Amino acid sequence: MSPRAALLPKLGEVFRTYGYEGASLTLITAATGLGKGSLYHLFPGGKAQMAKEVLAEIDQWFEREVFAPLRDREDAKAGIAHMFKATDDYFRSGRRVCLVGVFALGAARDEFADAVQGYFDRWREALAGALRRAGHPRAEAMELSEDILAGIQGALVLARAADDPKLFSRSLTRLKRRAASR
Amino acid sequence: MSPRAALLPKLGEVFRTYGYEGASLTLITAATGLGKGSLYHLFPGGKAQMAKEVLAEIDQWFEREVFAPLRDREDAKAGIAHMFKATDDYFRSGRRVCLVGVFALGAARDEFADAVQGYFDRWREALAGALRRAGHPRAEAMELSEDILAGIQGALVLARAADDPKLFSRSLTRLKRRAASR
DNA sequence: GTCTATATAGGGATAGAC
DNA sequence: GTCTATCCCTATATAGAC
Repeated sequence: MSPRAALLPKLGEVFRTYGYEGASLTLITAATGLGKGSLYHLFPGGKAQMAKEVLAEIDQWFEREVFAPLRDREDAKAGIAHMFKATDDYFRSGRRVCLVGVFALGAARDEFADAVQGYFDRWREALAGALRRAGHPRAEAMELSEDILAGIQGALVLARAADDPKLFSRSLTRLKRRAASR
Repeated sequence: MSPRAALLPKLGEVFRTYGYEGASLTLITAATGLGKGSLYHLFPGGKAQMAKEVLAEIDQWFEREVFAPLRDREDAKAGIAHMFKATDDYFRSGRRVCLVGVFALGAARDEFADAVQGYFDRWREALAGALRRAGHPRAEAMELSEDILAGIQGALVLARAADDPKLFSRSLTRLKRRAASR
């Protein structure tokens, strides 16, 4: 494992918790145990490069654990079930927010527009395809995929607002049910 | 209208756009046309006080335009319809994100926990009551109120991520339909 | 009540020793 | 590859003239 690969999850947690603007190099050095010199040696582009690589790593994780199963599994329903499980794991059952969502809402969205847009877009598209293959009519699969993604993001917002992870679990359960309703 | 009251909406837009950490006094002076001296004269508590008062003003607006109608309208369905209309207006049909949601996701949540928690909580409670009176069974009204709030917040995230306000309008239409389905 | 000037701290980023 | 020291800029906040 390259030193950089070991670093990305720690960087991710800082950006996730404090947002792009709030993630100061001081916080980053504390979280990683590396001095600024080392950080700039590894990421000459500074904070922007760190964020880009974190986003890319998240994208890869979802591509492997979520999007690909949705697209490729013979059994579409199993792919969808796998998505819900992976989503619950990734967001720690509501104790963790979505870094891409945090970036999407803030001013950083524009600087990282491609990554932000691509993440949700490919998720939605893969999900819509699976729903379609699981028996939902085309138009309904499109709508439902939007509802499910929005439901997940919204539940993360509400769970963090209320400081109540269970809210996320409850929402996820109902979304699962809607996905299966056919 | 007090000078302070005229200021709050402008402050709100800065916090909404840049988040609490990202909303620098330089951006705030640009948006308000006031120098730092004037700002500290009006808000001795600095940024934190500005944010608190902005949150309070938003809370008042929703209390008047959304929560009260949900609670008090004789015709519960009319109250719900009014909520959707006011919500669409407030978020400019998806071109504006939710400041409380932005705060909820970030590190500022803890400093403004009461305002953030109260906003969603009272919204959800008022909506659940109206759904109940509109004919939804108690348990279902509770769940549906959570789904609708999460749907709204999530749609705002996705609409901004995709830079496509229509996504918000579509979602809102479907949420309206679910609220009416009984 | 508004401004300019200033104080002090922390921001991101770089240089160079080791 | 990591650190410390340092640069320059912007941050929040204050003081005091007008």
